[in-house]
Amino acid sequence: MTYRLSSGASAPSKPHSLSAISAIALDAGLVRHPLVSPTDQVLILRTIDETGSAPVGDVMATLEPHDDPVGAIVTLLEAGLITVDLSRGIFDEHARLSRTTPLPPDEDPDPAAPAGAVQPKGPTSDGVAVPIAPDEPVRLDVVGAASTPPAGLKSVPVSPLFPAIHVGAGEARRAFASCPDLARPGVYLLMSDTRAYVGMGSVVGRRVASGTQPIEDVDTIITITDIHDGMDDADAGVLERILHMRVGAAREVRLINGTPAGAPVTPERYRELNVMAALACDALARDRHLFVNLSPRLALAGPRAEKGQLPPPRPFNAVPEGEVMELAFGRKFMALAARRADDDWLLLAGSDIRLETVVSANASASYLRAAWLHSGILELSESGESYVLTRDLAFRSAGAAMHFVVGSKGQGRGGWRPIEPDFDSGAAGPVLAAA
DNA sequence: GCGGTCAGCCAATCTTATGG
DNA sequence: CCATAAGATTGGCTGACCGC
Repeated sequence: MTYRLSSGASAPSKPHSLSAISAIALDAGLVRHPLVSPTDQVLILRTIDETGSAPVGDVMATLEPHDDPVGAIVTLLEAGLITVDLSRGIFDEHARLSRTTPLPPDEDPDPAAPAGAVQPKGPTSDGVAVPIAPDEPVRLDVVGAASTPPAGLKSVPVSPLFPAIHVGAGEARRAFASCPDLARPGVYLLMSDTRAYVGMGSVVGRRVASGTQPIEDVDTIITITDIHDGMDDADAGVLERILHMRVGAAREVRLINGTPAGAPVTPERYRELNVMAALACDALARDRHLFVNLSPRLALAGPRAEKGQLPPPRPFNAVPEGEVMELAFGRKFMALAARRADDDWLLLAGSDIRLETVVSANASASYLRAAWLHSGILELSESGESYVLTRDLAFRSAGAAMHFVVGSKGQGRGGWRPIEPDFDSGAAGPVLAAA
């Protein structure tokens, strides 16, 4: 449904100025216009298809709570998808709308329904189709949904998220608020010649239009949303951090903002969001906005870790630079870190990492588990009771390293303590040598 | 009862997002 | 653009729980 601030009398940013998307254009069968979201278009056509033609008033009711339902209808008229019967000489709520091109017989809305069966009624005010008969399944009209495979075959589900990317000039930033497809959680990039800012918004179009991000001379604005609006705010936060990492690793522009917090995320969801990010990065590379100096393979794969997290591999058996500290937790787990400076701690390969994070832990504790499992930096231990680090990892403070290891703000057994003098004959030996 | 462990709460401080 | 709200980060503290 069109976001209520995007149009109508209360719209804060009229007139719409993003010409690239405010022109009435047909793209893959969809009208591209601020007044008509894909959902609006399908709702209008479905209402008409129920009886072959429908009065303007019925279609308006279907679109509730659209701020300018007549504007949406007129847009489809101007795009040539529907026609209106003006034989009475006036366009009002009784004027009947019909398709310009009638549906062929095999595209009947419900050809499988037996004669006389009750047809699903129109959508309710919240846009969800509900059947009249209680035992009738709800029909979900998904763009591009595959047909049911024949017996003996099965379709394998693919990652559910698919990026929609909008690009505009810096001067057009206010027009992003008018784009109905951007009235949802998403990620944005503000780019100048040499710098970039990566952010997220619950309503990403509005965030882009009204935000005051600390970057000057923005010449290109890019937004990335899910084409089916399948991301929530937490997903957008995770995607923001993934993109921040990818842009930073490409070293083509200087990032204005520091690493975003991300959000708590399961390894499975991280994987889906990273697949989405990969598709987005590939598209941005092909359209020559970013990642143009990377090979297509690298643009798709992305880096293993964020900039500065992964130091060069430590030679086998080499004792790390700095004072080595140990952290015991959970009765039988232990992590080791080398303090190279107060703001430079190296968590050593072989360290135990608790499987779970507590609710009060920061987002990074969960995010980094998912991200590093994804890239193979974390592995499940042989016992399956903890993760084990396979590479040294850099943290900016002792607290940050401990927070990640323990998955909570708990202090453990006194926090990091200097390692026992005879560590090389004890349990610490294999840990130090593990890298 | 005592001490160790740890989740969760709080406050200070800093950063970022949001609304007018 | 500016003022303010909201969120993140960090360190300190509290109290529940458990084993001895």
